[in-house]
Amino acid sequence: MRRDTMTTTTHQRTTILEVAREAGASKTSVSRYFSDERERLSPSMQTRIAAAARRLGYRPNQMARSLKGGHSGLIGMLVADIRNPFSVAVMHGVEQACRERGLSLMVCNTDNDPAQEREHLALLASYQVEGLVINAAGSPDRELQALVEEGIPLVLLDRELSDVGAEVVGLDNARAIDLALDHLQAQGYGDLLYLSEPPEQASPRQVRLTRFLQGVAALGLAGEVHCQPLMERDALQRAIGDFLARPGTLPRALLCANGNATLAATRALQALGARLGETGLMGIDELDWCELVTPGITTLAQPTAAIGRAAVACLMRRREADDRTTPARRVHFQASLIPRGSTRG
Amino acid sequence: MRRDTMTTTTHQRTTILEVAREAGASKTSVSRYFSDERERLSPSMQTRIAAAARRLGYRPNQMARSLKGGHSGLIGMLVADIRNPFSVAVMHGVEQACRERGLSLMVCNTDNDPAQEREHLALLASYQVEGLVINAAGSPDRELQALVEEGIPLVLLDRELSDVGAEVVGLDNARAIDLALDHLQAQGYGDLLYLSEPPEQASPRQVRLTRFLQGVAALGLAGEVHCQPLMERDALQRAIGDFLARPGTLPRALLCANGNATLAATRALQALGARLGETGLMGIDELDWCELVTPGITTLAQPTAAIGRAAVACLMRRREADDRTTPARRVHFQASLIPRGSTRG
DNA sequence: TTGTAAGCGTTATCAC
DNA sequence: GTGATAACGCTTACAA
Repeated sequence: MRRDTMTTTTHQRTTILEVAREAGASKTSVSRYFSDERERLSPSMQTRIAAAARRLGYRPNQMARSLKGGHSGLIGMLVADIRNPFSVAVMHGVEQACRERGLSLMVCNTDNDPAQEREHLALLASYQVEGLVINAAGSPDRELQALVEEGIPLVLLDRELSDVGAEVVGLDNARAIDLALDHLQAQGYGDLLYLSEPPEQASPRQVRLTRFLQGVAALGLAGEVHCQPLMERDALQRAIGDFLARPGTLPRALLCANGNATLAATRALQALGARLGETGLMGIDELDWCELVTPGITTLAQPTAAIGRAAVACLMRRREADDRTTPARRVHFQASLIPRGSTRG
Repeated sequence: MRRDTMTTTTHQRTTILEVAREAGASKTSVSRYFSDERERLSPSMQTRIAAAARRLGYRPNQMARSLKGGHSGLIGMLVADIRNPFSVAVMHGVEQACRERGLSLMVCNTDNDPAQEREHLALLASYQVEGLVINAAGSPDRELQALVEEGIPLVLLDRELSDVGAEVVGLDNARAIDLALDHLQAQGYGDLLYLSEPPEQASPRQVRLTRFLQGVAALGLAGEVHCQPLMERDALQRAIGDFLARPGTLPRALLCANGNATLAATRALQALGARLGETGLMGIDELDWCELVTPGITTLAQPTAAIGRAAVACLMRRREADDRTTPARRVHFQASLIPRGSTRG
């Protein structure tokens, strides 16, 4: 049972018992030392334990810890599309907030697949996560409701779900659209095409689309909507082509519902040989390259880091006052306009 | 102890014991059912357990499971920069490979900070990960060596570390640079500037840089290198400006060591009013927007998904034959050229 | 085929 | 201050 000092040997992971022996103390004392109850230990005991632990390279086993105390120190996050830079940026905020609180983050990507979403949800639950940040792909209302009933705090990111009593953190979509429309009108565009992926499942898409239609009417603009999966490049290009070829003299502009739409639209416009600016282009979500595509693409930037941090903050608040009676709130952030050449007619 | 059916009640998570009672079976049988030893159970027993589990919404507690059996079902991944699309793409591959094997992935982002890297490493270890995919930021050789000695399989992604006997999965950097130089020469560029972040820590950066210098000499091209943190936009722009303003008649081109460098270089070239193609531009790493910046930026694409999957495959191979004597191997993938207008003089 | 019982490494509850 | 000791939910010999 003696530890071997040869380099090639496989060392078992050190346990609390070995540290206790090495320090001439009991498991309890060592446990106390590592559970931030050091004050209760005598200085000499503290020193001995510290030395022993260091010598043995001891690290408490989180699995055992969570099994006993119910504290896994784990926050789960469900991301609908990890390859979306917006999601990653928010995740980065979540991550920072977790680290500041000594929590670890377990991220699962659902690739926008409801089946994977369900599985990952069950998985995270089985790892006893202490909170869940969810960017929903489908509508796993039942599963989420079950988790809520088990007392796991939940925060919905961006997309909200009707049936679940959880907080929602995200953009103030209505005001973002208003901002966009005001800008486009101010720049002289009078005929708009709104580009979005099908809005069935994702609530912000619905809100944005509805608001677009309302806003266009209110401002006296011509407005039209095109919804379709962005993968279908040809269809998209045709739709945009038709829009641009239509009779009429009002300056035309495209408004893209998110970063992916902006990417697809830019591709299509280039293929059609349109000149940006002359044909207006504006997108929600700021991306690295928006400034690089001549003459620069106007965007509405979301405060991604703040959104991520807010999500974790909600989670923690919920956990402290484990108060499931608190009405589900909405935390909305404002988008900020980054004007560029693509809306300078 | 009866479960309440009222919606507002907090249900405790169901345990194996409750399922056993409900099914009129023993814990062992239930355990067997969920450990893929169903064959050993009679059909009737299987049905009863299935029914009971379903009725109670039972899910095995992974924490407890790993505590006993040593099987956490967890793979850890350390990413140096989660906001780098290349890293995310590789991570996506890792994720898929894990899922196919019934493993969960725990991702930690180090933001290129060695201190965070050390912490995260310890953290992952404390969650008893069964394997580690590491995209190193610093040189945590000691920590990694310790993990190896504990018998945790390790794979280094992209960046390698001298002192650790672990496999390395990544691009064949030397051949990638060769490919780039051949292409640039074939397109008539005779005077090259290589752009990279400081290569101290990251081994692929060193390999690429060295090979660039060798290759340039071998091909009889004029070649120069500029290394600096990409944040310093002004310095970069000045360096590129100087390069372009130098006397000489050979067509000039920039070769960017990675996606971030390509982004920075493109920005600088636009600011300088250079015409892409006339001034050549080529980058390692394919990004969404490379086709959008007129007239398109030539890139070398890395097979990111394959790299990610290979990393997990290595891990598993290592685990099966828990054979630390196997010499550390290198798995190299080839880059593929995507020619665009930026290298069409 | 099924069940009993002994842990896995930790924390919580008592005693001293 | 400190230390036995009993859980936590599960797996795994070993019996039956």
